[in-house]
Amino acid sequence: MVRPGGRSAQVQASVHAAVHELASEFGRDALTVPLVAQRAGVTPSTIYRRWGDLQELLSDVAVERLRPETAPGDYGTLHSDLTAWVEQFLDEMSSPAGRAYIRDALLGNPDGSNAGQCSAYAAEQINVILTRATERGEKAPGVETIIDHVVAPLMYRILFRPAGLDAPYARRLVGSILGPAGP
Amino acid sequence: MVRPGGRSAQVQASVHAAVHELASEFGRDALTVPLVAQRAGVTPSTIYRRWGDLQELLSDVAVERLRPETAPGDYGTLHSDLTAWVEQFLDEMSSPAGRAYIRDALLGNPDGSNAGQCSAYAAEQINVILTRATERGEKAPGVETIIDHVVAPLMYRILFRPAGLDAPYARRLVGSILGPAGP
DNA sequence: ATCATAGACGCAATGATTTTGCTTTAAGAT
DNA sequence: ATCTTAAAGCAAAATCATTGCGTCTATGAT
Repeated sequence: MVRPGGRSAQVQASVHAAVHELASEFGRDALTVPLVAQRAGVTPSTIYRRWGDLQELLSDVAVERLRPETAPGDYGTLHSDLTAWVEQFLDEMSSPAGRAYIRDALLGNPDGSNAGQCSAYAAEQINVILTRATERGEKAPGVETIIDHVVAPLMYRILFRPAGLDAPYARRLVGSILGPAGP
Repeated sequence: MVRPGGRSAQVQASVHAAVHELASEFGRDALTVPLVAQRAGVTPSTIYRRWGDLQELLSDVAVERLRPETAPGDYGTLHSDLTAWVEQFLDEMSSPAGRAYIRDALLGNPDGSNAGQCSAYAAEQINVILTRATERGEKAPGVETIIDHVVAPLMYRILFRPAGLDAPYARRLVGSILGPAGP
C-alpha cells in the first residue's frame, strides 16, 4: 500500500538527502548506516529494515542520481543530436563520481531492477533523439543499435578501462554507426 | 619480497578455496570474513590485514576465477573461432555466478586494476584469435573493434539487462562485425 | 648448517555495525 | 471518530571489524 507524502516518503527523502550530504562531505567510502541514520534523523534499524543494507541504499540513491534531468537537446540533425548527447553522457559518467554511482547502481540486489533502470534511462533519451530524427525525415537506426555500438562501448571502457576514454573516441563511435558527419 | 610456496601462499590458497566453497554452499551474499576465515583455518585478522576487507578479497578471487584456463579453440576460420569464443564467453559470464564474479571484480579498490585485468584477459584471447586469422591470410579487424562492438555489448547486457541475452544475439554481433558467415 | 631478520600470522581486547523482539506512531479506511 | 496496519522507534544481543603485541616461519647471508 503506497502512501505518497506520508511518513515513509519523508523518511526516504531525508535518508536520500543524508546520503548526498555525507557523500560530498566525507566521501562515499566513509558512509555507514549509523552515520546516515543519524544525519537523516532516523534510527539505523529503519534503514536496515527498508533497504536491507548499505549497498541497497546506495544503489537506490545512485539510480535516482543517474536519472537524466533534461531532454536531449535539438541541434537540427541526428548526427549532431547524438554526438551532443553522447558527449554529455561521457562527461557525466566517466567522472569519478559518475563511475561511483554506476558501480553502486550495479550493486543492488540480484535482479533488483536498479541497473536495468539506468539502461532504461539511456534508452529513453536515445529514443527521443531517434524519433525526432525520423520525424525530420532522416533515416535512423534502431535504439538497440545505438545502445549496442555506442553506449555499450562507452560503458565498457568506463567500467573496465578508465584510461583512453575521451570525446574524440565517443565521436568516432557515433561516426561508425551513422557514417561521417553529414553536410 | 615474494616467497612462493611459503606460508603466505598456502594461506592465500586456502582462503581462496574457502571463498569458493562457501560461495557455492551458502551463496555469495552469505559470506563474511569470520566465516571464510574459519573455513580456511585462519584468523579473521589475517584476512583483514592481507586484503583489507571482504570486498577486496572477493574482487581478488573473482579475477582469478575469471581468468581463462584455455586458449581459444581453432576451428579453421576467423568467423567460427570468434563465434565459438563469444558463445563460451557468454555462457560463462551470463550465469548468475559469472555475473556475481564480474560485479565483484568491479568492486575492488578505486582503480585497483582488477577490472582492468578482466578486460585484459578478454583482449588477450581475442588477440590470439585475430593473430591466427592473420597468419592464415584472412583479413581481420583490430582487437579494439571486437572489444567495442562484440564484447562491450555483451557485457553491457550482462550487467544492465540480463534479459534478452542469448547465443543468437551473440552470433549476430559477430556477424555485424565480420559480415555473414563465409564459406 | 646455522643465524639474523623481515614479513606474516595468531590471539585477544576493543569498538562499531547489524540484527531482532517489542512498543509506539500515524496514514488511510470504515 | 475510531479502527487497522504498515512502518518507525527503542534498546538489548549478536556479530563483525579493527588494532596492538607477541610469536612463528621462511629467506638470504654468514
